[in-house]
Amino acid sequence: MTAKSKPAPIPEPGDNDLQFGDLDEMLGIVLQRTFIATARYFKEYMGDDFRPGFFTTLSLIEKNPGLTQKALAAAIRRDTSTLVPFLNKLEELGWAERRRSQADKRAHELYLTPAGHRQAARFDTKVRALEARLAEELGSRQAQQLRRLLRELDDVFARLSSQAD
Amino acid sequence: MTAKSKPAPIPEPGDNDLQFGDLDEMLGIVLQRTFIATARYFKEYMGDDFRPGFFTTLSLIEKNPGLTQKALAAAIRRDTSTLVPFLNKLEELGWAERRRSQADKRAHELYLTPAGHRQAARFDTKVRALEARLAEELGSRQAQQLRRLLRELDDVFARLSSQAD
DNA sequence: GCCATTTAGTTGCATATCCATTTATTTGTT
DNA sequence: AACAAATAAATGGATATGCAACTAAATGGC
Repeated sequence: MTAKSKPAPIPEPGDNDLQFGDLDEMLGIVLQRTFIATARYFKEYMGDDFRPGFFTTLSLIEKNPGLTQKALAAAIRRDTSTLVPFLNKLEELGWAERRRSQADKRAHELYLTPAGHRQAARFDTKVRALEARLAEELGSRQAQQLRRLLRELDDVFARLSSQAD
Repeated sequence: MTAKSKPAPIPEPGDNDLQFGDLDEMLGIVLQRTFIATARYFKEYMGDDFRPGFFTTLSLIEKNPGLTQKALAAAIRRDTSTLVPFLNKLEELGWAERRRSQADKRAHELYLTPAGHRQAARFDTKVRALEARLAEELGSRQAQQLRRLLRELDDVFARLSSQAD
């Protein structure tokens, strides 16, 4: 690049229209941008006192009653220590509860309360509506393709990490 | 696998193989999972004292010397207040500096130091190598497709947000 | 030219996250 | 059975992030 033609417009970008160079062509960058946009819109869409993790966590506890904090952490890919204040909040809201496992007294089993089940159903409806909207806007064929490619990229990182070369 | 048909294996997921239901089919969920995997691998790949934002920020300041904190924040899609401690760190490392704008004495113009330029070049080489690796693992055709679809999804959210209905 | 409004950056506060350490309990080895 | 090693959850400390409030400076209306 930088042949001659234009002698460089002299950026001088005090404000807008920045030069991104090939940052825009990098998969990691594009992924991050889109993830941020998604997380922001999702938060706005779900409403003010919604916290990230509410939907996924309630859904997972509902589908897997009695799962341990460790199992939950693995499922949502977060450190177990991250879950501690979050589960405190769920208990405080009366949506979930910890019960000491009889089989292993170190572990906690997680269960939804009746209110938790109701809440889970509400979130589910709302998230499904958004997913439907996205599939509509994007085209369901493309939405499917995007999911497939994201899973493949996820697999790539799993492979790269396990090698550790 | 013991028998045929299996009348519902009775989850009992004290540990592994949880039920995800159709969580796996949801674009938002898959996007989040892959983003987390990407961010983790990236951190591990870049090394211990690497912070998220180093690469993108140095790259943007290099390409747009004199840009303001506001412009940078918009470019990386973060709140301006997030930048404050981060830019303090860059100055402390001697990679970048703030200069009060003469045109607008509220604003700071951002520039790289010579050390910052060297660091930016190092990051650039390393990130490019990873990008190349990803394109190789995923197939460059698919990597391109993935970028395209991510940008389209990003556009969808831009559209949905601006409506605010 | 003056004052209200807007704007750039900062600070304070709350949440989210990970890592290292700690505590209670379990498991494995002898 | 006894004890060392491993493990589940919690705690403490650090970074990352956004929002609200604040300060200093610029802008616009009159």
